[in-house]
Amino acid sequence: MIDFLKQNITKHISLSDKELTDFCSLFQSKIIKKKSFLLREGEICKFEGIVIKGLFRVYHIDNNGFEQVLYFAMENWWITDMDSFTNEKPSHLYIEALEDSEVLLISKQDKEFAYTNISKIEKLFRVMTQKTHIALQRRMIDNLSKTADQRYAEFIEKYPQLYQRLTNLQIAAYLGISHEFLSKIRKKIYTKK
Amino acid sequence: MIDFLKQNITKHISLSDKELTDFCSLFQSKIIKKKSFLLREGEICKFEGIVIKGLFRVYHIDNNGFEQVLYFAMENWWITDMDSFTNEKPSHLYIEALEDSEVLLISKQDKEFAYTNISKIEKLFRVMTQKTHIALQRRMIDNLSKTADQRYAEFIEKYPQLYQRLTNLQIAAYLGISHEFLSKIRKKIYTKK
DNA sequence: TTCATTTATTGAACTTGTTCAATGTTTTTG
DNA sequence: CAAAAACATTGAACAAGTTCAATAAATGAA
Repeated sequence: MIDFLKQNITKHISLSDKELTDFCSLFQSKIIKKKSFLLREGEICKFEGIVIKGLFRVYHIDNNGFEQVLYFAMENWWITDMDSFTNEKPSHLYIEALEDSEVLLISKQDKEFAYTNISKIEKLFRVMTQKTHIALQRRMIDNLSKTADQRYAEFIEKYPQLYQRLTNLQIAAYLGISHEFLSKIRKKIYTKK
Repeated sequence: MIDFLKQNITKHISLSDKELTDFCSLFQSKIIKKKSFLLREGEICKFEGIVIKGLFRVYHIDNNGFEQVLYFAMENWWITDMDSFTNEKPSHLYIEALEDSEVLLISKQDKEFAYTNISKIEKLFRVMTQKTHIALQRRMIDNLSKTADQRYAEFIEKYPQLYQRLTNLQIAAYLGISHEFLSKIRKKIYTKK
């Protein structure tokens, strides 16, 4: 389980065995049942974590009661509300387990400890944040320039494993369209080809 | 000019005088005339920089020839194509000066030097990248949940200084709508109130 | 200052996506 | 296993946003 975390970290940067072990010892395991929440709107996000098993959706509910999915996180993905966590202010997001899940979490305090006492940890999160930012920039441009049809096709192509584990409702909330319209897109795809 | 950079940095983290001076000495000034480019699609982005004077638009041209603005950058904003710069691969973006401008730039090599030799620089960019990521997450949710009317109103409210220096064409490309539709939104606002 | 170019406005026809309501299908849960 | 709940599909009417074309206004360069 900790090995899982170690493997993930060494994908981003290289650390000595001691650094790696010291850092990983700061994480604690948590089991989350399907349909329960790691975070709800209004709470201050006190953790950052990595998914060991299962699947989460990170979403926002707007004034009209509609849900927008900011991202999904399955095995090997990191989860937090970066805004709430870093600025210690109430979150606008919900983080919900879509399957029975397990995560490894680190508290704000322990992360600060790691920043000051394990020299490479700044680099680790600098690099990881850059990667997620680059991915979000791409998604932003796609959302500005592409039709829902294209975005759906590309979502399936890019995340085939995710696609199988999600309902159309959830995918629609990620693409920013109604689930009825997604249903019509699917019909077009499967009858035309 | 370097003081400008120093001030900007100390807004994010605190550094010793020596660290600050060492780091800032790695930057070089560059003057960019209105309508000329800091970066074009296909080039590898070899710099990261801060705007001292003037205004830039960072945009992408899609397959249909339409421009999407990823962001604008005026005085005190940082500019780069993070994807191209960090991964050293051809950019999909254009960075164009919208006014006669001046920037301070650091090369990839010098930035790497700073990461390894000036201990606080990792933190600086970790913190800065977090902030831009948080801002982009907010924009992503706004784009998914709000109408063009709302997004335009909020853009004006949030960036009044920017609004005055941009054409409606450029604002439309940022909001992800046609400039004709933006014109109709503006009419509605100014006749109704 | 003038001519050319870019920017902004407007209307009409069109496309994309929403909303609502009805119906069928699948999944959960007692 | 049965009933309830959640999910998916479909159609019709509607709203949001685009496209194209024409015209006016503002800006820039000689």
